[in-house]
Amino acid sequence: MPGRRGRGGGRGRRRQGLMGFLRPCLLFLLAKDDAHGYSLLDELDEFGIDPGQIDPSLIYRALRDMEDAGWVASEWGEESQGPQRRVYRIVPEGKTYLADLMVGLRRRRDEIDHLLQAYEKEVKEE
Amino acid sequence: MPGRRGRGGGRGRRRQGLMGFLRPCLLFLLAKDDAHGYSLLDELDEFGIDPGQIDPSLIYRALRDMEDAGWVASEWGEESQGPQRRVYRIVPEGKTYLADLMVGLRRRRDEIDHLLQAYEKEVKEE
DNA sequence: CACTACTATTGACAAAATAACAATAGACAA
DNA sequence: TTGTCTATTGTTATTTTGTCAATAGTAGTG
Repeated sequence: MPGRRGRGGGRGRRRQGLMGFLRPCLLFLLAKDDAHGYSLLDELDEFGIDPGQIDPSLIYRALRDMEDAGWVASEWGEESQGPQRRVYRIVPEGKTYLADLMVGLRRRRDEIDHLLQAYEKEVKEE
Repeated sequence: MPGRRGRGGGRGRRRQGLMGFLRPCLLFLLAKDDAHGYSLLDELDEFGIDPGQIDPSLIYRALRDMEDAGWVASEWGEESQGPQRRVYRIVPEGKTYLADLMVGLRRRRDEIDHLLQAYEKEVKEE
């Protein structure tokens, strides 16, 4: 049997706003500690993103985009067991941007909350 | 001076997850009462979507998509002051789907909440 | 030592979603 | 009869996404 994220087995389940949530998650994880793509993949589990369902290339692309934007930096890590790892770390601009993202997420959460409550109150039990 | 949503003035401010939120909002509003596109545009104000910032065509497309999907139905309304209005109403399948959307939104809100709290706790004041 | 499996990253491409813009059209006021 | 406002539809370009393939090093197995 192949590994947990099999090339053949993992057909994606069309999650709607994934990337808009993935980026803040990655930046948050990097704010806690430097990391490379594959380890981040596993850590995303905490945020309800199943590492087996998501294609790793999404994470690598997100990381490269963030590097282009100047929020993170990377370098080849110390050689360890497997193949070379590109280790990412957050830079000061990234921390500022992360704080901005959190402001946006807070507003988003409040908007969703407003809709949920309006629904419960005005539609659900009619 | 032209109307509040001017063709020339309202250059869009790139809101990230708009459509994923717009659809549930529209369906919720239609669950409360039948309506046509332009009136829905104004009602979106309640959910933090500025009617002046959003291009009306987004709403019409969302409505037509939802009609194709079988969640709403439409017909030409009684003639009133202006041009003909297409009046939308929700159908039973739409109510079911709306309930599903709410389940998804609730999960989304919880995920955002989790990230926000982790950020407050583990990053903000380091 | 050939073979396979696993970790890790990158690249290319097709499909879908989105924003912006243009066109149409009725009604009414000047 | 021209201009303006409400209302809807259609077209197009761009961006965003998801998927798949390619590469590469290392470790374990027989």
